[in-house]
Amino acid sequence: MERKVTIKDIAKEAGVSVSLVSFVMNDSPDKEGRYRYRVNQQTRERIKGIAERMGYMPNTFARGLRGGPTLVVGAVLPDISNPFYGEISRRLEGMCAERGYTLLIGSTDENVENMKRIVNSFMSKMVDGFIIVPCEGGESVLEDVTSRKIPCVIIDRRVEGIPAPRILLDNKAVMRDAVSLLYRAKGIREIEMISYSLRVTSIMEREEGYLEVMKNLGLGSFAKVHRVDFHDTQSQTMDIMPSIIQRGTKALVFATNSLTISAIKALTSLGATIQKDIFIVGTDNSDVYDIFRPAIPHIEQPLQEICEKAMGSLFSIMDGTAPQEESEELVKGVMVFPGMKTEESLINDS
Amino acid sequence: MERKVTIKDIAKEAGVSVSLVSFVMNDSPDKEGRYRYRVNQQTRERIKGIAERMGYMPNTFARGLRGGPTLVVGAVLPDISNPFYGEISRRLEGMCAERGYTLLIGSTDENVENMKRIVNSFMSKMVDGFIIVPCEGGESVLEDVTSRKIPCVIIDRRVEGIPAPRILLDNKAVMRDAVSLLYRAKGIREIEMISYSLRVTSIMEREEGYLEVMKNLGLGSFAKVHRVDFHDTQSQTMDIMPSIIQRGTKALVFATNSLTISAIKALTSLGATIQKDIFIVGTDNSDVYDIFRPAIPHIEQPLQEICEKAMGSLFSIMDGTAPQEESEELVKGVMVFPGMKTEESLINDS
DNA sequence: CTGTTAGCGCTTTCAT
DNA sequence: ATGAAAGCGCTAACAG
Repeated sequence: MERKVTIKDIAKEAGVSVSLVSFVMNDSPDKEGRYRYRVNQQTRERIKGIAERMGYMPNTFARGLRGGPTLVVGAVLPDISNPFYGEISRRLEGMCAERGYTLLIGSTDENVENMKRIVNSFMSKMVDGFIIVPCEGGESVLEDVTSRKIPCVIIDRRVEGIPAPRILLDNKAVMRDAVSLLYRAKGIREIEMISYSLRVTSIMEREEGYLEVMKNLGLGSFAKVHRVDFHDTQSQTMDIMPSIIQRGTKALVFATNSLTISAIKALTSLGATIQKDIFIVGTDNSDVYDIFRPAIPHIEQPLQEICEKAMGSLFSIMDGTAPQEESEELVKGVMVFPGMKTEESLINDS
Repeated sequence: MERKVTIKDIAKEAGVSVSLVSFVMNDSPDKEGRYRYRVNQQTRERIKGIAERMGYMPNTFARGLRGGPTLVVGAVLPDISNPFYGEISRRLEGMCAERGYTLLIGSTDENVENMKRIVNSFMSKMVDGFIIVPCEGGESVLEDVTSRKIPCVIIDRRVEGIPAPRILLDNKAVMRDAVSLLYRAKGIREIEMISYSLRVTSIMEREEGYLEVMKNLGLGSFAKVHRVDFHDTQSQTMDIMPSIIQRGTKALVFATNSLTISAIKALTSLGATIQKDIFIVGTDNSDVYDIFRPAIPHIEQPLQEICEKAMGSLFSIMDGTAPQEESEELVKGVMVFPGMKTEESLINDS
């Protein structure tokens, strides 16, 4: 591979002007075989041949500078090292690759300043669109993006008043299912919840869902939500656990998978036997749920569906098929009983 | 925040020329406080202030077009959804952010074609440097990168003859430690290994390490390496497990964490009691090791150290402090006994 | 159908 | 110490 070949080299080689080459190169035979630019069929072929032979690769920067599409989309997530978001990234990356796009990933660590920094950095790289999991207080950053007319889809957390589609999990239903399972299957009433102090809608809705269902089941007096700090999950979970046990709590539900895992660690290290001394229903996805014995029932997020819907919307907006406007789509969590076929088998099993 | 602010806007605001602004913006107080460009100290401050206030972000494309640094580094990893590489990405991203760089991440899925596609895509985006976990058969892709004089650091897998530093785990030692632990602590001789058919050095060295230590301990006749396919880990692990159990195997060691986890799933679903019917020592890092009861001793990779060394080398090469040449650095795995203080306590415990 | 040309935002040489 | 101006490669009016 030699030095870079530009559109100019091709033009010279073909004895035509650069614009003609540019036309040919950009011209996707837009549906129904119609070309946007009228170029002589022969010239077109000839230029394409030469470009091919010379190994022409359009320069991303020149394109980007002109304001053209960069074929890059940015994903702004809380934390790529969290397997949950790792899964999401991977799927988004795959869907992007299928269409020739590259995915840029940034981790906010639930911090608005980081979010702002990342979004700015991505915008200065002219990403064609964004997939964003907004963090607490991230409204202004989202406004910034949409006011610049940059295509954007929000996932995982509801932020209203932003002209962007959002794909969310039906979080209330998640907790409703978790609590109902414990109550119906085991008759447990002393069900408490461990959550984050983080005020993002996914968390808040899960808390609300928990409180609602507890009340509806007539267990309002047992309801209690414990909140721990996002950056100190393990040790704070450990701290609150003894009092939870002492109070005679019989079951726990959780706002996220990381909390579930921290709680499992805390409980086992305190010598409590899970699904006996204390029942738990896990939230989201984790290897741990399958491996732990007895396996831990949990409510998974339909990641593939979320990613497909999000990227689908984003691509539609980017190619002008859909308008950039506020909309909301809820997807349902799925109750999973690892290694079992039905809820009944779980109930009889443990 | 308004529309994009350019160098021009700042120039107008400050009542100076664009060149002056450019000088100020690019001018790092090159070692010993000397500035490359002579700009009035006051003007400099003033311009910096204005740029700051207006939220100026240099346009990557204009820079890239000129051939300047793009402040982007590309990480080419096997799979971002694997928590192990997720952790690595996160750290790399953090280290990049500290210096104003952005990290581009691509997942090869252990496929050379993907690797080639990603590397090409990153090169056409003019990344300033690469961190690469090469996949099987990826030598030519690495050559392509280094022959273009693009700074590059290889991690996790040894590829010789490429003018790039590599940071590797001492894989043989990992297996040596794992096997020795089983033999010394429990007197177990029937130790087998589950590995991948993937022929990358990390895997191969772990197999070699296992075979060597088995031989050295006089257990050569018990040594057996099972290989499963990377893309079908869980089911193939499940397939081979019954025969492993039947043969009277007393302990298992693994080439990676994903294999360890698959094996744990397989064993428990077959009703075997881990650390009783079959002992295992885990490889790499995972939440599962801490949570499983009894906790699973394992050998962690010093991820922080690996990432620091890799990014350190890369930045040195990028800023010209270090030459781009072949070198190798080995880092040591760390044996971890979750929830216990010493190896002794493990031995007495289980 | 094809060519000319004006930038996109930035760096950098050469004047002043 | 500062400014003017020439491009980097490409796209898209606008003219033929």
